[in-house]
Amino acid sequence: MTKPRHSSFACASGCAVEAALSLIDGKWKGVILFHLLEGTRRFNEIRRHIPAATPRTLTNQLRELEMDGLICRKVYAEVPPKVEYSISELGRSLSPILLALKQWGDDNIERFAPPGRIAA
Amino acid sequence: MTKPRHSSFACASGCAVEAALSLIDGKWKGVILFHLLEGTRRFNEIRRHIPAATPRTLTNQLRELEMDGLICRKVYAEVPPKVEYSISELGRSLSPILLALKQWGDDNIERFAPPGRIAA
DNA sequence: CAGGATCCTAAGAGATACTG
DNA sequence: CAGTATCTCTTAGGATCCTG
Repeated sequence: MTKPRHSSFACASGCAVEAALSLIDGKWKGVILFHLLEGTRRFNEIRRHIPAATPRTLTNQLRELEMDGLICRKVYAEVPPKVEYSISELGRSLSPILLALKQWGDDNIERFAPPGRIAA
Repeated sequence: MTKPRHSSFACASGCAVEAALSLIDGKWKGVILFHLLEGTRRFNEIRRHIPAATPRTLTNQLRELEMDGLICRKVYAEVPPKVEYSISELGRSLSPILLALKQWGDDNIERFAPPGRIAA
């Protein structure tokens, strides 16, 4: 998880898609990015938003996002520890994608909604 | 790979994103969808477009896309066998996302391009 | 508070060979 | 032509416990 995650994109058209996709591909990256679009968050704030993710997983996702330059991690070298995550310029440039994704999801949520939910 | 791939989306905002993401998440789904946006393709045509994917993998991805209703698989029960894949209405509704993805990828390709390529 | 260390499993995906 | 069938490997991500 600390290797070159998007190796060789020396290919044709579709690969730009895959490249972009590889950045937000990760079980929780979409949600994380989405929450960070709304503002700076601390580690445990994000955890609270995504209770299903373990701290380890969350850390991994955050580190990958950071490595990809999509988010910024600001450490306050004080006690008690304080770390703030915020979206970077590059990360914010993904917002059209994120929004398109959310839009589509909202429009089609009934399709994959578990029966019993969304009793529309 | 024949299980409910997007289990419970009974959560809040970000989950619509994850839901949409889960449909195009798969090493080659983006590319496949992209090629199919341009027109109907036969199995080996797709293979030729994506030489790096093995037939098994390709089949799996195609099946998942089909199960998710994003593409249509039309079998001509004749010899020699002929199978055509085309994008469905639902699949086509993803095009804003795909295009946003590609747009972003094109705009930022230099960032993750392997040094030596795109000697800009 | 914000992780790190370890262990574990489930699934995605590649290689290779075979078939209706 | 359009896949199947195995087999194996890698990796994402979860569980649990520990620490600066």
